[in-house]
Amino acid sequence: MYKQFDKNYVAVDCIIFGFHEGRIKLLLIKRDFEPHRGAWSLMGGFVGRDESVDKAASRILEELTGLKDIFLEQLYAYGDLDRDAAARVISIAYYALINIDHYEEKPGAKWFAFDEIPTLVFDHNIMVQKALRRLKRKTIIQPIGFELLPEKFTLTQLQSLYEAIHQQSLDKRNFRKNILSMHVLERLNEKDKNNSKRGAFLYKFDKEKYDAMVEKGNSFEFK
Amino acid sequence: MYKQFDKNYVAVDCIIFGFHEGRIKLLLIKRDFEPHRGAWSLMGGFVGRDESVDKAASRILEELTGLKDIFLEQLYAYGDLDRDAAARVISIAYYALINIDHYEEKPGAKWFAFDEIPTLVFDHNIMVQKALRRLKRKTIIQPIGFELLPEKFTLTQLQSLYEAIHQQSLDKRNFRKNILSMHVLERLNEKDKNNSKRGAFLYKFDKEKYDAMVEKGNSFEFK
DNA sequence: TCAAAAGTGTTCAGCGTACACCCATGT
DNA sequence: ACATGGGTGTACGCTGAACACTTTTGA
Repeated sequence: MYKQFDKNYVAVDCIIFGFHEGRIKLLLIKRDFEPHRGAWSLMGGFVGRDESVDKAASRILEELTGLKDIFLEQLYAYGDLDRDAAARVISIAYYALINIDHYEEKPGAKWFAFDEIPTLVFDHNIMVQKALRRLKRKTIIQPIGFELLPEKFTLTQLQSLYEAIHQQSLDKRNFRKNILSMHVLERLNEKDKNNSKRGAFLYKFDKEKYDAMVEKGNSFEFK
Repeated sequence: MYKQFDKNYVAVDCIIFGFHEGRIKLLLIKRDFEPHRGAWSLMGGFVGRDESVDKAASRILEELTGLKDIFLEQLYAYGDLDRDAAARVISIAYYALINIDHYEEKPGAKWFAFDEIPTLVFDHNIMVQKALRRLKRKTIIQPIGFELLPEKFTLTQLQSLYEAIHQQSLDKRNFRKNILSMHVLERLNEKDKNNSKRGAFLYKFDKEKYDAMVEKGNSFEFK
């Protein structure tokens, strides 16, 4: 069936976001194969005949980061004829949010802050721009930003994350009022003294509270 | 190059929206080929080796509707292994907004209102649900709803469109205040007397005004 | 005691929302 | 004259946004 139709190479490319020292970062690899050997690139790979596209994306992500079960969402399918120099390849881009502390250095891979991103192969820079726009939009209406933080974090860290994503500084009081009024955080009886003598309370995201909030018809909306 | 990797069938499916008599409608076809001959389905087709995915989508849309240059946007790529009963097919879904008056009846195709949509083949019902959510979201922040209306329309028609898309009734005064305050409509010196004796002013969407508004840093936001 | 980050309330303006009546015209 | 859809303004409450000082504690 369908024998009269063409088949195509289908690839997956992953935009991998992290957060470190107040900046959003991107994990890139140096290609060690042709074409464009030695150029910086997103992590990618081909979709096999016997794996779903989602599965291919998580496989590729795991190959690079060693991490499983992390936030991974489809971004967009890129299908122009000449987007890959070597052959006609349709690429389905995914973006992932990882806790940078869990990542173990891999040879050939490197984290780049946004203002340091080099020219990437093919249409990868375009993918990155789209992923960033998606991240900005999504973090406003869904609590996915937490994926980029350690499990326990301070409100200052959280604010710094939102400031980095949206590239604007926020008022501390308004930020706290806003996020706390959603009742999706649990304050722990633990303080982080790394950044101050006084110490800041640690919080964690409480998925049950979030689900309860959504159930009640309220919505996460960051402003 | 890439010879060691698998190729896959890649298809495109189109969710085609229209608006008629106060209701959002969907254009579906009765399949005249296996598998599932005779079942209702989205319009679809395979992506050829020598056409871009976007091009395939507009080709397929034109095959069914005869229409070119209409609003067509990628929705999502569906890549589960068993989504098509006959073979492993990755499908990239697109949604289109058409002015239903421009459409000429095709054999085998039929418009369905949302509460009349039959069970469709494969994962097409899921695609439709996603397309509807996208349409709801997009029409709030971008002036794409106009694609579903004739070039000239009354404010009552426009309100009826938004009510249909968002499945809620709106206050007439607030609606008009809101849409007119964006300054993206041009009022014509022409009235539509089809629905009232008094006649209602016709308007058209003014892309230049819209671009100017965006340029000024304001944003289309319907509430 | 001082430096550095943590934590905390109030005020105001603008906007979203609710709401009801007159107008124009064809039959 | 009357029925039908077209068109218009105001008042109020809520929420987003601006804004500064005290607390804690290690060095």
